[in-house]
Amino acid sequence: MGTSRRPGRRPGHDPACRGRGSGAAGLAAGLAAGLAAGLAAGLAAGILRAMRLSHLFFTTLRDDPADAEMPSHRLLVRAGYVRQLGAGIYSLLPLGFRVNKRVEQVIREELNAIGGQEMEMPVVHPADLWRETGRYDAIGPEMARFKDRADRDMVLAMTHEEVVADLLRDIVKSYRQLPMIVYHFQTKFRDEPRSRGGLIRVREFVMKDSYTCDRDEAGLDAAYWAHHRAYTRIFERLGLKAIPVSSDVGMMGGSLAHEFMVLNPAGEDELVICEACGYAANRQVAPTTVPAPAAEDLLPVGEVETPDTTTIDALATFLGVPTSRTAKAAFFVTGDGRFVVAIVRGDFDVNETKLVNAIKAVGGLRPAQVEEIRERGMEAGYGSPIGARDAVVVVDELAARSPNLVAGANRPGFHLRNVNVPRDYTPDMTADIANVREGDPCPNCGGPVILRNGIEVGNIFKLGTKYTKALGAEYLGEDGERHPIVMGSYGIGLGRNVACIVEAHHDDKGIAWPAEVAPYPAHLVTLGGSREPTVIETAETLYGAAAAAGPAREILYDDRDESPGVKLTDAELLGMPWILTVSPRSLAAGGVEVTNRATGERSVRSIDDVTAFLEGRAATPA
RNA sequence: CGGGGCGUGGCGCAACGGUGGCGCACGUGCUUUGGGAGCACGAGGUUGUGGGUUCGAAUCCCACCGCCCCGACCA
Repeated sequence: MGTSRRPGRRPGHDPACRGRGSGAAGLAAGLAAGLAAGLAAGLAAGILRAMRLSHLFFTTLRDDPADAEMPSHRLLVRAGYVRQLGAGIYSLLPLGFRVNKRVEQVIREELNAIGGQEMEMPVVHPADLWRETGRYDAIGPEMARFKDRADRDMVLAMTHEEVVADLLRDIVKSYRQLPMIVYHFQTKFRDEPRSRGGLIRVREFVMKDSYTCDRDEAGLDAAYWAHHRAYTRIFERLGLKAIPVSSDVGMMGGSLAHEFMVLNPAGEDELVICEACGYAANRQVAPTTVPAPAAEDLLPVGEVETPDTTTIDALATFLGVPTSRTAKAAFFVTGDGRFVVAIVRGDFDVNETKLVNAIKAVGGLRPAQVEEIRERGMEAGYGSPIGARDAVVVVDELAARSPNLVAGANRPGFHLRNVNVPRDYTPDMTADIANVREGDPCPNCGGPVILRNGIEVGNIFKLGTKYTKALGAEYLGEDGERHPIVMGSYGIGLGRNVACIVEAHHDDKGIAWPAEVAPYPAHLVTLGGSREPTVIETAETLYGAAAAAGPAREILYDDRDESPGVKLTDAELLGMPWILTVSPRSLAAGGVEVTNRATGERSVRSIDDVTAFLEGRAATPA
């Protein structure tokens, strides 16, 4: 173990530290045993200094790192838990590593409780496996690809459905082997176009991913909801207020999905939430249930000159009509080259996820170019489907039921009044493709919804048979027939959860870990030890008692020769649940000053009381 | 990939055409010890890289690399 207090290098400065995958998952199970062995060796050597701050591989920073904005990022760097190596790539220092392991252990316990079997699958995969399911071509540059020395195409794993399905086709023969749940903690690499927010969105990270394997839909349903319940318990234990929201199944395919979301202004997802009834959904899938306006007589179409009105606001202002009396046209091109015109009412925006799903757009959507629009007989800024050629026309349900709208004339500077569907143009499809707005009616109870940002801390997917069919993972049923295995897939990103825990558990002084995930249960501080030897003796005794009680009871011991201010502020920054202060003052008062980091409550407890806590005989020292 | 910002000791910053400094951190010694102590001495920098302009470049110009923020993107 390194004994330098000084990391002493810039990111990327030391080749020896470069490009390491975590390789951490395999250490998970062995951690406790390893620590125990290390402890024994330490005892034998009479050293026991690994948890002494004087030798801990870390450093605290007085100033916030300039590139950190979120509290979790700032504090985890300042307190010496993590260091950045590159964009979206972080090292976990010993303290951060321990927090990750605590989070991992919570997840492990809850997954084992629903019958999960822990295993480990590789980070490097042959590309051919991904070709079999079609994802080698379907997934873009976010998947890292390379060739091995024999010129074989390889990929870095973004996820492990392919490997699980590949194992299933080898191993599972009979319905008697199902159902089954496997999971692992493993490094994923996703070359995101943009990492951000410290540990919130990174490119390399450890994820817990589990996979359920069932005979049929009913089995999948049971496995899915078992995960739902396990996740609820996991996030509760982690100290996170995670709410399950309905979500898009996206590229994963499948029939049902939930994301567990923690509300945070920096979150990348928008959530539609009803505070009245508890309804919650990702905005990508939340249905629009705004009632259609009253029916009107359909008025004749009339062209009107509308100079410089390329935006809905300008148009509505110019004509003196509410935006809800206008039709907004948005132009897209699908990944496989189809041109799409999407019409929503002027007071709404197009929801691209809904649009993609409605038209089953292959390869997603991109905005169309002005020339492409013109080639189809339309005009950006003054567009409508009237006169459109070679275009898929999709109209939002609400827009279709709103009479006499102002729409583009496909001529610069002109619009058409009283456009009506289907009288004036024929859509290829009518679907809900509009974004829910704040204050719109809740799909469940009708009350007004609010919009909030959220960070996705976990997700659950009903995959169905997409991967098992592609790879031929079948079992022989009771009926003597072959059936594809029915899969589900479930993820939790560890680092992101750690960051979210800090987001939820910190104050202006630093981190305040929930006991369940704290790297150590307590932080022992000595003050005035150089002039009062009993201070050191007492602290050493307490530290020894904790160390002797086993790996789970190890505590941090600040044995540094620092001023009281440094030690106490560091203790608050690091955030162990209990700060134990031994000083001439505390000894005179009868023992050890015990501070609850989260609440700030202090009291003086006897050496015996504190020892009972350190040895695990009491739940708290206070 | 678009827009913006920034690269100077470990961290935070200054110097903006004329021999690179400050605070914190670090080392040694002394003093100090319940809220980021004091004094003294000291170590540490090819100013991201490459090219150009200039008598002279951290500073001006070009290119590249890297990082951050907004957007696009995103199981």
